Amino acid sequence: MAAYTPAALKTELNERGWRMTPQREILLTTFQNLPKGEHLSAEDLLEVLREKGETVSLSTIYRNLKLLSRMGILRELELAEGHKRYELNQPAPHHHHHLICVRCNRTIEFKNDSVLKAGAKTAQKSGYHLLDCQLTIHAICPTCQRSLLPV
Amino acid sequence: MAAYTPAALKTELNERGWRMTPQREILLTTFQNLPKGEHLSAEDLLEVLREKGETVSLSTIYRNLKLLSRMGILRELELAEGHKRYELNQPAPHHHHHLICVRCNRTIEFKNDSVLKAGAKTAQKSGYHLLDCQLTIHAICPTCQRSLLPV
DNA sequence: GTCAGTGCAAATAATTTGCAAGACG
DNA sequence: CGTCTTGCAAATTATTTGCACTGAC
Repeated sequence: MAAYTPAALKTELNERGWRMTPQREILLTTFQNLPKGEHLSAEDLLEVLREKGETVSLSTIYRNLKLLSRMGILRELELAEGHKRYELNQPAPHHHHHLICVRCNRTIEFKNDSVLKAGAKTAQKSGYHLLDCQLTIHAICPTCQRSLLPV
Repeated sequence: MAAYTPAALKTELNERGWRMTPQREILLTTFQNLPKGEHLSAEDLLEVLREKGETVSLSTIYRNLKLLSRMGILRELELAEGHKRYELNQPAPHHHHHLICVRCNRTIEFKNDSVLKAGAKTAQKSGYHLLDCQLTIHAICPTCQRSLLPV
């Protein structure tokens, strides 16, 4: 869970026998320049890149979102039903969790260091190498509780 | 997060304008009779039911897995990449979290009451009605760390 | 009796894959 | 220079939906 420069990414890729490519650098910097609290789906990313005048094919986006997540650089979130989203996996002071309304998908980010520590400790105790640790709370927000619609 | 009898499920369904059906009861009891630590996908469930000689159509399974999750009776987990699985949402002493190896998908369940409490408190503080609270840790297991395969 | 719920088959959405061409180390 | 990576188009997979029929309340 550390911040990455393109050079650091290249080093880490090379160590594992992969290559640095312009597409991978674009993805990394795009996530780094994202406003705090924003997370993108594969399609969103395609759109954002198009607006910036860059093009990376959708397959390449999918391939690299998965790769970067498995390296621990991105984290994969399922905030809205059936829509996977990604964000930078940030180190301790910025690390956060999500509280999601299952009806309207309104999402609140919150921090909790003790949860993060509990996660790190659990992974370590079993000899696992930690990549990401996320507490996801599914709930119904005050507004949706008041609505008359069932579920 | 409470244990349900078919009668209690019926009551809760009726309160919200839904109906009890044999299919819904079958799903509930199937999850209740599941060996501890097992979680099923929609397809798995179809298979399990077929073995028991019961039939519920796949669409009905999908519809009700979602309904029961949104009622807080089941919890939806993404343990293996791209495969949603479901298990009974159990009350406090049995409530647990998951540590998952992103390479081989080996999953360890663990308990942590303070995480559960932190989740409940967070939901309450924002006026959300809690349905489920899950800490998911993505990591690489000892065996996969030793393997030579990159990522 | 009415309307929610079901099963079927067809539709949709997200993601993956095969392959030829291009580019990184 | 070998082979990892890309882009494209086609394939696959999971999940959803329309509709006529059935059954719960």
